Amino acid sequence: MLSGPLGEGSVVMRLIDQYREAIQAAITAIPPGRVSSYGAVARRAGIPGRARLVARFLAEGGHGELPWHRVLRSDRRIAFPEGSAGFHEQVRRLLAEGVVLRNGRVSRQATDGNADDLDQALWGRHR
DNA sequence: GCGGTGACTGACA
DNA sequence: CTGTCAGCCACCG
Repeated sequence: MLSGPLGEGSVVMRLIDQYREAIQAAITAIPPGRVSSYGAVARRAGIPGRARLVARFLAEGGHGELPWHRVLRSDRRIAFPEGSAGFHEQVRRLLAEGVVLRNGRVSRQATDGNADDLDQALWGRHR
């Protein structure tokens, strides 16, 4: 019965609702003291190319224990505007984990090179 | 349906 | 190194 447009229960969700759990799991998978990017998180969540969706998810807030501070832009810079409250908060959390920051940018030594060879290839893991 | 917006990205100067 | 730009995707009024 796939011909029904919305189905009887009309389970119409926005993508962000549909992938919320996957995104959350992908972020949770980032080890303490390491970082990843919006694009990498999206890819792990099974939605490659949806980096902005990950950003939108985090922007919702209210995720509590989610290690959102380990998510950076592709150039390893903090996504918040420098000087903003969010920027400072993220810096504080990263420093608390021993992540080395230089001018708002995370040093490569903290780059998430996780267990996946694919991730290593894309991130170019090396101290 | 259209245009604006954003915790993005890659390429280029 | 920095700044600009076009492409990008989903949400919103």
